[in-house]
Amino acid sequence: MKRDEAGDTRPATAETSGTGTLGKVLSVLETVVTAEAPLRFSDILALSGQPRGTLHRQLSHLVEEGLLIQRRDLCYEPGFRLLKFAYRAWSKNQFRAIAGPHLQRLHEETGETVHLGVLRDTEIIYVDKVESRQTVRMESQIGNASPVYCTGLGKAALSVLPPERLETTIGRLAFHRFTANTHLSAISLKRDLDDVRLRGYAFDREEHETDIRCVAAPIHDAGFDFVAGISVTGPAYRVTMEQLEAWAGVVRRAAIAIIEDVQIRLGPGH
Amino acid sequence: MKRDEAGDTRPATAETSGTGTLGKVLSVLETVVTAEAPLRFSDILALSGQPRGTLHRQLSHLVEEGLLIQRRDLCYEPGFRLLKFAYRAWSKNQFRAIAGPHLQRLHEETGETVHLGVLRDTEIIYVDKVESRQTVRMESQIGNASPVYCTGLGKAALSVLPPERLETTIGRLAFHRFTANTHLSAISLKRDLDDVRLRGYAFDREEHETDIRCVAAPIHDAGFDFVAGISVTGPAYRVTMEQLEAWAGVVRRAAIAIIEDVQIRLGPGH
DNA sequence: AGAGCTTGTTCCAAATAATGGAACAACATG
DNA sequence: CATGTTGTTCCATTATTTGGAACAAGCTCT
Repeated sequence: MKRDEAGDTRPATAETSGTGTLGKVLSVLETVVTAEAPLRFSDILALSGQPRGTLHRQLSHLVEEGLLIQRRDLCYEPGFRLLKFAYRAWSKNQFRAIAGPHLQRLHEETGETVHLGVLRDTEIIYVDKVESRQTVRMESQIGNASPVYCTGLGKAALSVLPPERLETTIGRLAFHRFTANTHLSAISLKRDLDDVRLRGYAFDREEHETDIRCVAAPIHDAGFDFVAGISVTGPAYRVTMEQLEAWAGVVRRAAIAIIEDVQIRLGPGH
Repeated sequence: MKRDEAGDTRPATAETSGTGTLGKVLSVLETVVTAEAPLRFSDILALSGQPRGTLHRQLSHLVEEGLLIQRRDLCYEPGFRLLKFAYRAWSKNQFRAIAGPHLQRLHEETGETVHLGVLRDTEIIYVDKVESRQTVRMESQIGNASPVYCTGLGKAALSVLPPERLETTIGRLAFHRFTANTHLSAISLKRDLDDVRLRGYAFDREEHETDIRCVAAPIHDAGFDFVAGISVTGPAYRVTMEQLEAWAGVVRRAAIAIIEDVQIRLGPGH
């Protein structure tokens, strides 16, 4: 089996790759879906590092299943079946439904945008949002994924991970400078996380986007299998660090309220 | 290989199932995702008809890949990674972006809700929506899938399919009565489609939901590989059949405008 | 509590599908 | 028209999936 040379720091100890064929195909799908522009066969070939024949079959299968579309100019695009899957995933999600009223309340208390995000691998996936101007639609970031190391939600989530899982997660991070304040090393990030753990809430000091600050608190189930977060975000000119400090309490209380609500409504262990 | 007894009217001529392992796994994923309530292992076992060992591994892989989540009570739920895929699929979609202004204009002309939907297998997947009250969020149906045979968009899309593909599509339909007006047979549906083809637009005469009517027109690329539709929908008390007739022209013109716009912006063949 | 039932998990030889190199075809490009 | 690039097909080899059966963990009912 071929191994990616770049960024693969995993121990070489008999990693069966876990999910077999599915994992490989999803990796191809993710490549196409997360690409900035539609990709041609050769582009994907270069990015995936798979042999031509193999990749060709994988793409054919993905197209046949509706997860990708092949346009007439041979470019591959995400397929509409992905929307169907997500619609169900979102509209029936109980966690989101339970958290909803708490987001709303937090928005009313602060007047700024409130986010609900879930930790998945090394990213935070935005699951819900309440914001002032009701121009919100699906662009609203729902489904958008941001790195854990430069977002309030991400750091809040990391702060409650069991040590071992935290290590493996941080080990997989590929640090990338988004702003002057972005953490660029595991050491720097871990120092920040120590503070977060003590306080119970995390800040984003313009680490992902300039002029955007946020304060976030972690949400988790009993076994820390499920880790998420809630945050209040605003523009730096309006939201000072003092303001964020002042909101930290309500954010944290909202997070705790959600944890309790989930336990009551979905039974112990959640 | 086992075959579903119910609703499987496909010819038994050497169907290699096409997408191999991926198809089987996605079929399991779809079962879980489209279920009304979270399913336990045995529920899925019964629905999928796969052997225990096989299904167990498939589910493990899906969970490991983040497409499913297994809760503490052993129920399976759609995973949040699905949201990430869809976010990209939606936000980068060029067809949607091109059609957007036309939907907006159609909404301004009619004052009622406008939908954009894409044909995928035997379903219409809603891709965009413009409606009066700006309470729209992701609940807005984006990603929702409805059967082709009882929606205006579905019938509009079917009406432009090449005869052969129309036959296979209709052959796969499992008719289900949603209202008193729902088509329940291929014959009845085909008769309707003949009318649609003559007029160039389709009606939904409360065939999917009581008190909901709609008029829709087809959109397609040069080779009919990509088939979609645009529609105006409203409550029966406000939107009479005469009103729909009156709007048919603008709807059809909007559809044609989108077809032209796509050809210009994405090049010939689209 | 214990017997009997259901439900979830693990194991492994056999069957099957994925792999990947190489040859082929279709397009561009100079 | 020659040449490089890009997309597609083929097939023996290899690895993964398959699925039966045995095992373990929960329930339920007397």
